[in-house]
Amino acid sequence: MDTTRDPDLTRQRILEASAKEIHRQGFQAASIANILVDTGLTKGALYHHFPSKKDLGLAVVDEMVGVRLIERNIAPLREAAHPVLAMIDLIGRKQAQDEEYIRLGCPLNNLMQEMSPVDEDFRSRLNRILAMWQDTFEDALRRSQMAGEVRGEVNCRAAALFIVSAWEGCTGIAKNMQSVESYRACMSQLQSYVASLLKN
Amino acid sequence: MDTTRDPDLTRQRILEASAKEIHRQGFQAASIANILVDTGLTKGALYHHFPSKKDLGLAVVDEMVGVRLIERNIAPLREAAHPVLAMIDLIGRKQAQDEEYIRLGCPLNNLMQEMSPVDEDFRSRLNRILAMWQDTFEDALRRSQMAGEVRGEVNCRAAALFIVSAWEGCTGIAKNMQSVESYRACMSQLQSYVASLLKN
DNA sequence: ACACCAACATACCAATCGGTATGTAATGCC
DNA sequence: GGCATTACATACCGATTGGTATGTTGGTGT
Repeated sequence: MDTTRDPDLTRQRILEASAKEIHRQGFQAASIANILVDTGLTKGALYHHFPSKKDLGLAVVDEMVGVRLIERNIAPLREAAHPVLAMIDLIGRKQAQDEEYIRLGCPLNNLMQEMSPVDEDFRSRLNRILAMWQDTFEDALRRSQMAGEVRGEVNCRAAALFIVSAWEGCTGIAKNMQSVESYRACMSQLQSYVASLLKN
Repeated sequence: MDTTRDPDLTRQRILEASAKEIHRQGFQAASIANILVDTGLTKGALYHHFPSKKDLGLAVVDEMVGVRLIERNIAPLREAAHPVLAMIDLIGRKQAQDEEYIRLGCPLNNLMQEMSPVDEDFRSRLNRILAMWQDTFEDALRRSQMAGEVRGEVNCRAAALFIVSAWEGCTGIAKNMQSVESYRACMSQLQSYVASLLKN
């Protein structure tokens, strides 16, 4: 039998299947049984790699949700020459998001809304990611402000908080409306708001 | 025994207990057993008034979540003399929201995020409420625009969509941060955005 | 080659879930 | 005042849940 064992890959497959299931059903409604069917594994395998469903969920938060958000929405701004212009460009690019993603919503936002009030461990980890995102926006605004691109009276920290909030708000509302059009219209308004922070 | 029967009151008590439980746990995680303990009733009573948990949830959406949102966030704008000023005032008043409400988030937004992708009946009813809210904002903007208070180039429909989205985004983010301060800062930014739609 | 441990598979368990069938008491109608 | 119907209470059920105890097999160091 060519049953090669690769524990790291197995763990990764579990994480990916879990991320998908959690994205679709939410964490609490996510079924371990579904994840097992999807991966073709058994309970023995899963509980060998993760001590409990909660630990699995926290690993998904850190290693999937967090990592993906960093590489998609944080990294592009880190070393941009004109940070705020890069933000506007980034928001514009998001309007090409595919329909299923809009229907299911932002994984970070979904988990925050579901888990924050009921589990402190989830909340603190999700908050770490959220804070990182807000800090990146704040830093981008501040750098552009020092470069004279953003108006001096702008409160960078508050604006960054608002941008993150409005961003997640747009995805959340579009998710309910199941409307790509609404999503684009809303993100376009957000884009205008950010542009309004620029001089002239 | 003074066991007076009042079916309407009983039904209302079930709805109120259910709204509370759903607000705390979400719909799917909401426990019928908890609702029964809270009301002091039994399964027979609950399933006499509501054929299923889902029907109970839908009734909570229509009769509790929807009604409360209308009287708190829609009615104050309907016949305001200066609609946009009333909006700014309304947003300002929300900053006095108590801590528990911020921790648990907006019931409408919570249910949208949880239920929209997994149940079409919930989604359509929640969407009705959401559309009513957006329409009210749009109408307020348009009326103020015709009165010459709002700038002519403002796209009222898109702006209304953005305001609703940002509003729910603020409550959602503040819920995760568990921070009254962040909530106020965020809503204050939203207030500034709405003010920026005014002339001068 | 043998031992040992990690990497799985199988079988089972208690608890909780929403839902139902049945019983009983209060209320409104004639 | 009997009688039907509404308004509940009690007891029970199958399904699903996350979790565990116990096996079995593959890789690895010596």
